[in-house]
Amino acid sequence: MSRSESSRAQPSQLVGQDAVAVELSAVIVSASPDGPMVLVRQPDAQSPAALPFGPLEPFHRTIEEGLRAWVEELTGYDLGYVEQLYTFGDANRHASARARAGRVLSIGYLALIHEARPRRSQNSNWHSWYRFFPWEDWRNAEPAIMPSIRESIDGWIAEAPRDERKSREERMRLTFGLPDERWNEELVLERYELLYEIGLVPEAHRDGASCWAPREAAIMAADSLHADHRRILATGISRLRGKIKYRPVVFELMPPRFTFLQLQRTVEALAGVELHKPNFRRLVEHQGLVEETGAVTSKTGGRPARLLRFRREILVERPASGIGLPPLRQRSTSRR
Amino acid sequence: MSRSESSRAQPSQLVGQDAVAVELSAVIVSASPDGPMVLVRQPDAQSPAALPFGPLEPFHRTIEEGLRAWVEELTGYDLGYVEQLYTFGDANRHASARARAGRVLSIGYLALIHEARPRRSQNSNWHSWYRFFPWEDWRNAEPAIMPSIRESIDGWIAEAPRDERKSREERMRLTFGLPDERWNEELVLERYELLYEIGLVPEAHRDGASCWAPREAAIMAADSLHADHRRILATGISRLRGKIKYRPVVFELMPPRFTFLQLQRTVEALAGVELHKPNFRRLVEHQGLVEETGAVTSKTGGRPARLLRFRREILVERPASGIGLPPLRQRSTSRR
DNA sequence: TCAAAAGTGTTATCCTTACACCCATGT
DNA sequence: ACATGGGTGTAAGGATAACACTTTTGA
Repeated sequence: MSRSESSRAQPSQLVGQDAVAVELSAVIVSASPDGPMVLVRQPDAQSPAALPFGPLEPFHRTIEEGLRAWVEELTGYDLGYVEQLYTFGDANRHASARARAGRVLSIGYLALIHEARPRRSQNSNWHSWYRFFPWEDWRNAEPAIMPSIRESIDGWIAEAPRDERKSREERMRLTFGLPDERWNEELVLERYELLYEIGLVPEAHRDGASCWAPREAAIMAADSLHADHRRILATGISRLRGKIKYRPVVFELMPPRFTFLQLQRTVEALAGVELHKPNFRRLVEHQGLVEETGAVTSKTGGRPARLLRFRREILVERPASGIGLPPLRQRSTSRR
Repeated sequence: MSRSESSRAQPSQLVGQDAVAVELSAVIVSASPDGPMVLVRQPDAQSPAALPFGPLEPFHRTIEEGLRAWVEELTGYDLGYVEQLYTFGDANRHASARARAGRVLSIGYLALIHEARPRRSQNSNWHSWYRFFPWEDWRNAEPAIMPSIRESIDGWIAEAPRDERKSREERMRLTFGLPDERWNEELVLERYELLYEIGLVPEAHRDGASCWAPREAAIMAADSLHADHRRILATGISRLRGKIKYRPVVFELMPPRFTFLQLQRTVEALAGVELHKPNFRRLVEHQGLVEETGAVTSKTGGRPARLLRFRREILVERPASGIGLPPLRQRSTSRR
């Protein structure tokens, strides 16, 4: 744990023109009844919250193993499913870090784990990821911050030079949608980048980006993260929301036995939208993604539910099977 | 150009425990009547063919800009569409490079360009990507190397310890398919990795991997590439084959005006499978991906064809529109 | 006239979506 | 009894995939 902090504090280790510091960061996701959870570290009250991260060391055999080693050391968790997300290295982000230490490349990973029980580290905690992206949770209704976001973006559109007006409008429509359109839950990163560019997110000002909006206009209802970790988290959410549709990854987040509704709630938590119950069950059933355990549970309230388990065989039968979100439940929102 | 070679030749520049050399490599794709082309460099007769690559330099503002700068310097091409593929850094690949210089991270990019005309560099040439992956071209019939590949893999399965037998069989079935199954054109990387692990590809022996097959068994009908560039190319092909289905990227490879059949041939070249003509046209038409220019051409042989252009508006209307391969043309192969 | 490519019509099938409704349990 | 969640039936609509067939050119 100490190694992480020290090697960041002494960037002078890095010498030579081509030297690049490589940081590994992990979006570690689990599902709980409260929603989609992400593991966040805060070593002490002064430092900002951050994803678990650490430098790539020469003794790491592979990048992924380096990541697993860091996460195990920092948080005590042994990762299961892991996939690489993206390598971030724009010099215009991380402005301060770059001035100190040259370029920092950060390789983001997505990891899924079954249980969100706390481990030995006192510094790691699970938070709903909507704490960092409150505008991404459309499960019950339009999120409360949406009107103010829309208003700010409208201002940014209105103040555009004549020729740029239309492209800004289109960008708003594509990412945040128009009142009549379906919310596209996959565009988490695109929405974050729009907010960043406009300056509605405090880290844009921290990084010294030139923004349209003043620092005071930033959305303070959403927590920020160290360096570009909120961007990395957005990338992870986007990837996961996309992937559940064509690969059976949700089950990496489920306990060994679960009911249809638990599965549905997990998918809804990840996607941030509500689904149509009868069609959801049939879809999952029909795809051969689950099988009955024979057991039932009556802890769910109402009629007892059958307990299911994931059919691991599907991974070799049809690895491209996923869950497919379209069947939306009717929602009573302010829009439309 | 010289900078690239020199900084690789003098890895001693890199000092310090954390120092990591970062290499940018590009899979640059274009489409020609002869098939899908990739740009490959061969500085001199002795050195192996390689994708265009160069180190990430401190003065590059972003990783992508660094890549564009290198490609422009090495090949004279100005890249259009560019996307990051993956960051490769396993220490077990690149064995020799690592011994000399510590870890080499290589960030792979995919770039698409319209015309495959030669540029100023004498060292860069366009090659059909099937020169490196002959088993990936199923357009006319089962590729000629397939029987021998199947035979080798069967041997590897047969010699497996009892408990591993089944998982090897499943892996073979998933990647290369069984006689009765549809060929899954997206699994380019998975197939390459299987061949690498078994040792059917010469670079596995070069890298010092411990392989089942002897060096002599390697498939010599397919050309190898510098370092892990064949793996990077496989990643690029996989990504592109997947992406044409849900995003209108093919048009990045098309000239301003084209006929339905030209478009179909390009998609077929990329996907390595043949498509059903009438259904393909309707699909493309129906999705609103193209519009008529009003002009026709009679250079195609047979009845003159209407010339189409890409409807750029679709990018903002429905950015998730793609081409969708399923409609296969009946093929007369050796396999069912 | 024939080959080659362009282009149209039609149908069976499957999947998605929406709507309506019944079932079993705890309080 | 009624609220809560579990669970089934079905029919409309759209997209896909397969088949058969016509049109227009150049050699």
